[in-house]
Amino acid sequence: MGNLALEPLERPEGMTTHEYAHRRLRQAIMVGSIRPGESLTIRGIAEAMESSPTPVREALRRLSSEGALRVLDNRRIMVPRMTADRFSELVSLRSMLEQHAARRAVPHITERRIDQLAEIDRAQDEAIARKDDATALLLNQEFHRTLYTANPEQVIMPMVESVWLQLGPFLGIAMEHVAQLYFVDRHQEAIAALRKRDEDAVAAAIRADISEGIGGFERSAIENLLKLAGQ
Amino acid sequence: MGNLALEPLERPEGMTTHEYAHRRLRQAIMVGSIRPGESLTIRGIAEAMESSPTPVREALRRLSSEGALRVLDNRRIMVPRMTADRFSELVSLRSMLEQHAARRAVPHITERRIDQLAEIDRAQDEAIARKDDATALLLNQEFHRTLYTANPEQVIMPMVESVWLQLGPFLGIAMEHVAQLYFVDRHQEAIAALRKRDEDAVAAAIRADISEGIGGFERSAIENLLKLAGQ
DNA sequence: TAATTATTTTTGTGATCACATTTTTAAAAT
DNA sequence: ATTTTAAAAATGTGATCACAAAAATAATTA
Repeated sequence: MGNLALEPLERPEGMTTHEYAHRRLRQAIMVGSIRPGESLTIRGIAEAMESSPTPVREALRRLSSEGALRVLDNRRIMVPRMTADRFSELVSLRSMLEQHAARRAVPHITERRIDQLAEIDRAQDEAIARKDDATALLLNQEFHRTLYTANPEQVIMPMVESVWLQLGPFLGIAMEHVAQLYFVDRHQEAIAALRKRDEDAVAAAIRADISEGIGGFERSAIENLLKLAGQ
Repeated sequence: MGNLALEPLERPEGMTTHEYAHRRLRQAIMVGSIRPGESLTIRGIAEAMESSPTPVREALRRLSSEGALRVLDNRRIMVPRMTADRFSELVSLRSMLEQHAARRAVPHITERRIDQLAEIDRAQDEAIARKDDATALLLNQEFHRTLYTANPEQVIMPMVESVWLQLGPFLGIAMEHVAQLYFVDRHQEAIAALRKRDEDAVAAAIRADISEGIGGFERSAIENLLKLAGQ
């Protein structure tokens, strides 16, 4: 029933209701606060964020197009269940997508942007040091996003975000059941490669960052986590 | 105003209005019958398909999340303008995505599905022979889709479709200004590689199919086409 | 007690309306 | 004739309502 736990979120002036609903749901899914399998009701969400069905429905449509939600045959909407196989597909897709995004960004990178990346990485290290997983996760995303959007004609970012969104619920589960997330940092490697404008090295750093990061989960560990989470 | 040319489309029983609107607009964009830059109005579309704003808005939200439409600051909605740079990004992304999708499909391919692929390719050759570009284009898509969806846990297909959708308007322009589309057929090559379960060869065939097909446009040809189309 | 049927409630869907903003058209001024 | 200003029309947005389908609950039967 309408007991949906949605963390509050500041709403910038001028933001439409459906946009706000989209962002808030998106964040909730990304950090895994909506359990996969749990079904969402339009009215429930509308009530939880004090609006009405119309804008909420628009937000849900967008999220389903982004792969974050799945519409069942009976028109119920839910966060997709994770399986070990799907997880493996997502990680492999993420690695390929981001290597490509990184390569296509290299020709457009500026020293100014590399400095920005270094600053984000420093902030992330701080967050890791004080064991603030949530912030570290967010800064990690910002690092990758800042790199890929160096390419002004880039069309890949929405797809990268879609993969992040689909992996989100699993990360949420992992954070619940693992005492401390293990953070890999290949960012320094990436930055060094960027300064040399070495495409291959940049791609290799991104690849390592992903394969040793989220891609580092053993299949058996994944199955255990999913079982623990009642999936 | 409201003089939107939407080809009629059969509506299967049980299909919701927003779903129907989504499919119909999607097809119109895919074949390039909505000019980039032309702005769409919710009421205009609703009127054109004899429904109301609510479901049309949902369809538009989905299409904008799929990259087919762009929402401007003044909240106007339009088909994104194509540029030579964006085109190049899209083609390079398409090549990379589809090679990956093909590779991940190989382990799941069955002889039965390879036969299906051969049949689709045969039908496409027929369509090309009778100079039926529209049908050939559709069958080409079906060939690729049938290959990639052999992988049951595949999560990449929506992204492939998104790229097709974003390239659609350009194909529409090309079909208007070029007497006859030049079709490449590396499908036989792909089929042969599939029978041998040779991942590298399959990926190479897909790569060639794309780079010699839509990727074969010279940059100058693209710029000319876009200029001709008043972009 | 377990299974089946009937009733009630909940839910998704789409049309309509009101409001604010934007765009277009008409009128006036320079 | 060109620019400014004023009025009118069109447009995006979101709340509300009615309806049908689905789910949950209550009542009944085996």
